[in-house]
Amino acid sequence: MYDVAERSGVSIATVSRVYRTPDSVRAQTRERVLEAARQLGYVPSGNARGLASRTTGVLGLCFPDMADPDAEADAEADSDADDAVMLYSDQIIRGMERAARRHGYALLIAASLEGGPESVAKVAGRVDGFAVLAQTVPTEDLEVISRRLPVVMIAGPREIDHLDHIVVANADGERELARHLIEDHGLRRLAFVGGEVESPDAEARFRGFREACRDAGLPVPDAPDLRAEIMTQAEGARTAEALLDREGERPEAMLFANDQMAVGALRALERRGVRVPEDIAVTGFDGIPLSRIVRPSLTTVRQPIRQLGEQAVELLVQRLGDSGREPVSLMLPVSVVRRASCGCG
Amino acid sequence: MYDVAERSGVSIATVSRVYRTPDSVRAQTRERVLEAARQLGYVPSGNARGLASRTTGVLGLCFPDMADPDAEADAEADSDADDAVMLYSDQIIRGMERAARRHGYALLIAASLEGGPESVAKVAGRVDGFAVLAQTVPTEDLEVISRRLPVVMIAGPREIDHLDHIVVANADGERELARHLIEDHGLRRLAFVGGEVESPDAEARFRGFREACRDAGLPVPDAPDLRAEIMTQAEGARTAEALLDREGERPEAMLFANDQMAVGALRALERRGVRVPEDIAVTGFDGIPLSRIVRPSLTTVRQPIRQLGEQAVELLVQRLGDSGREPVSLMLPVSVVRRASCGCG
DNA sequence: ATCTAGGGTGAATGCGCTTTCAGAAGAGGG
DNA sequence: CCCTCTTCTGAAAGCGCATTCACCCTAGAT
Repeated sequence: MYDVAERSGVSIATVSRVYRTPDSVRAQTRERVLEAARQLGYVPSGNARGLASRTTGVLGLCFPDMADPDAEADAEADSDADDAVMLYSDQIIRGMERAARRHGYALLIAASLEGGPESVAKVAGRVDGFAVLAQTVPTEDLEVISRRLPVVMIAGPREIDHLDHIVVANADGERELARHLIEDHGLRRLAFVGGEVESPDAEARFRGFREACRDAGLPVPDAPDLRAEIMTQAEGARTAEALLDREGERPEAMLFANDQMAVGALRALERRGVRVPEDIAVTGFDGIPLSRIVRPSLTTVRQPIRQLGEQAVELLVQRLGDSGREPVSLMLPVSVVRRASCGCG
Repeated sequence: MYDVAERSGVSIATVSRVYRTPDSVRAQTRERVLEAARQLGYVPSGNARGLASRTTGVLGLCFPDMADPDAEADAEADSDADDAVMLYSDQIIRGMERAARRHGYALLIAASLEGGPESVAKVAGRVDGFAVLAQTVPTEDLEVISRRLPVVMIAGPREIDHLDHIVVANADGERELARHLIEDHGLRRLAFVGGEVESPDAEARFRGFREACRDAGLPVPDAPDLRAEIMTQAEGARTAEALLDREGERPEAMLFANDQMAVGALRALERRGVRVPEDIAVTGFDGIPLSRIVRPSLTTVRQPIRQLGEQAVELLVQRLGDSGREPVSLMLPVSVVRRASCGCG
């Protein structure tokens, strides 16, 4: 910059103005400066600019390091599709990028876990605000960082209550799904397969299930009929068989806390010669690509993942504009996707 | 940082050392500093650090702003799949992110075109090096920027020869594909539908086609039988019909410069009652998800898009380590995917 | 007890830019 | 021709950190 100033015979202040407020510099001078910059191959230092202006024009995203479970399962189911299938984080990235672009921000993405707290601080120090996927960053780190810049938490429980927070309507979705099975298909004996107790998503879905039971006047269970530990296809298969083998009447429907398990269940039921949906209805949750492809196609609840990312950016931008705003907790609506596995296909 | 230093009774130099070279500070002192940092909610400024150390630990990617044509077409064909399908840029991002993470870098992504040269400079000023997708950034801007930091060009022609450059083996792929049709299926009358003259990819594919003709002793065309202007499904359908309606013998195979057009052709041929592959073989190029789903499934050439991103990062990292290295031009291998539309399914 | 290392720490400088705050240069008006 | 009002430009003070260099202190050596 000093070189550019010297070469064009002005001061560095003027060079700065040429880039920041072009109109405040006489056209002639401006041209001289730009020409010099071109000749010298001048690239303004974002760091210096950021330092001086205390703003970066960048938003960040921290997402989990681990390969997404969805991905593994999809690849396993159809390795050809590996490259074609969007992961949860891919969709969030896409949503955030779109929204960030609209607001003139760039997006800095970093998977965490790897570098420990260092990597979080790394992005935190370089952005005006950022979003974290649940369970990506230790709560205590977030606690510290969020005192300094806007942070929005995506999905998961609201661990820090002064943070903006976005979730999808897990309970609403599952309730609506169960209601559909009960009212529209006339099913009465529903079994719910949950996830780990620590999974707030799975728990919220179970809550929705209970609400639907209560609304329909059916017995309201205290806990899921079964729990899977890791919500995979294998666990789905295992729990499905366990339900079949249980004493008493066979359930008319199995509701799984996510699509992975439901798909696993579908396969297990096929092996056992149990027809879906004739003998039993099966549902999932998430709306992963695989849910469309399996036979029978899976009735599920679709999450608006991309919107999650877009909303995150909106919240960040809002808060950057008004840091006094009350922290909000957004709940995004989901939609039941009726397919073959409940008898709608 | 000054606050942290004061609170923990040390100088800012020591605070800095705590973060940069923890071992050079006595454990006791270090703990004091970290505790103070925690209490104060200290977040090191990436900007200041970058300024002082002249390095950011961030790599960048500039990609086109426009919605990817693939995406539109897919959405059009199956709107349900909209969220599930990865775009070209999504895959590049994924590849780069993975590789960047391995090397300890974060990734800054920004769609260009929108902000004009400003947005390019924005990322350029904030990263240690970056990749651009072809036709994203004006050559002259690249010329200037690449004098200051490593830039690698992904796909497209090599406009600046001192830049690292990565392409896929378009010609090889198409040659192999044509060879397959000729040798394995015994086809002789092949028609090639190209794209715009300015599309280096389409041109390279045509070159491969010519090579296969030459190798097989068939007549070698000077130009594609037809050219599409925008390589869409609609154009694919149009050109397919034009080929059918042409004087003389009907071709035994139609090779399209990309999958989009081939899919359009498939539909047009079906409407015309021409059976694929019995009456005519059809092939595409790219390996987009849609190519698997259409009936008959499309024989095509798959590009290793994710590797494109990974390799870009590798090249950047290499160059950051040794700025004197000769510029390289990498060509990534592609693979022919034999499906139903050529008679292999 | 004196000297010598050497680890641990502090003072000071600069990274490249933004941003007041003034001052200089034109443009009119009296 | 002098004075005031704009418009444009320059000087200088940081922004928050890394880093050199010098210094101090404590151990071990003599």
